[in-house]
Amino acid sequence: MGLPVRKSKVAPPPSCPLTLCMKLLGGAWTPNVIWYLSGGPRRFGELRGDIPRISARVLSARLKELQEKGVVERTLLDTSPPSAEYGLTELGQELIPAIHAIVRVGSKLRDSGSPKRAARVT
Amino acid sequence: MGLPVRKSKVAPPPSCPLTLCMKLLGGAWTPNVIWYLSGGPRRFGELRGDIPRISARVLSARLKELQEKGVVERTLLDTSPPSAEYGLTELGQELIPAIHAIVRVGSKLRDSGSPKRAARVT
DNA sequence: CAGGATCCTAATCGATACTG
DNA sequence: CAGTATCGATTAGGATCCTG
Repeated sequence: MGLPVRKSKVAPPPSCPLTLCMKLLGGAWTPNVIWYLSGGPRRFGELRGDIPRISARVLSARLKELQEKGVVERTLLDTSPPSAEYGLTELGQELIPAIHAIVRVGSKLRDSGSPKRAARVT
Repeated sequence: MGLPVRKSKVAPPPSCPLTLCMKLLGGAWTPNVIWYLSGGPRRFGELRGDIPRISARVLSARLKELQEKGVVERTLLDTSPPSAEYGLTELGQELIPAIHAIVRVGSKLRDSGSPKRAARVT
């Protein structure tokens, strides 16, 4: 027989919140969408301009998800032609620190590690 | 013609770090793996016990990715039978605050949306 | 025990229409 | 302008089997 299996020194993660949040942030472009909404409400087309390579389908899907999670709210504008504005809810604002934390460590990831396969710069 | 397209109030995100880091954390189970490693070095089998539903293939793949990114280091133990221990590098430690930030906001997210397929509680 | 090799399925994304 | 619908290509992930 081999080594004894040690008991983990950390408590199990609150994996439901963790998984829940990662499911939210994990979708393609989601962090970017939230990033841009953090500057104030934006319309659909504006977001498409902010994130050039996103497809309408995905942007639409992400915004809908975020609404369902209560992170984003949609306001229909009474203009002609009608348009809609998306903004972060108070709950949504709380995601910002997490995104900043991710960006912060992300910027350190770049310089280290094995640069065997050059990371594609976006 | 419709509304004028406003200029974004936020600068473009450092999208390379953001994308880079999300690619890292986005993989299934990755945050959990890092969570458990944050308690100190763990062996392969121990991690499998920590995260019961993970498959060996995925755990292996994640650990390899994390090594390549310089976040995890592998130490071969001179035991019989030989086993290996994985631990966070200093760089890896820096991911922990981000994960905590994610967990924190995750616990506030309401588990809403379509409960068509019940979110499996882990 | 630690992990690689295969096969397969389900989810996801992009591109391209098309509607109100 | 603000989306929705459909399709095809890609891919991540699970299961299983196999080796050192």
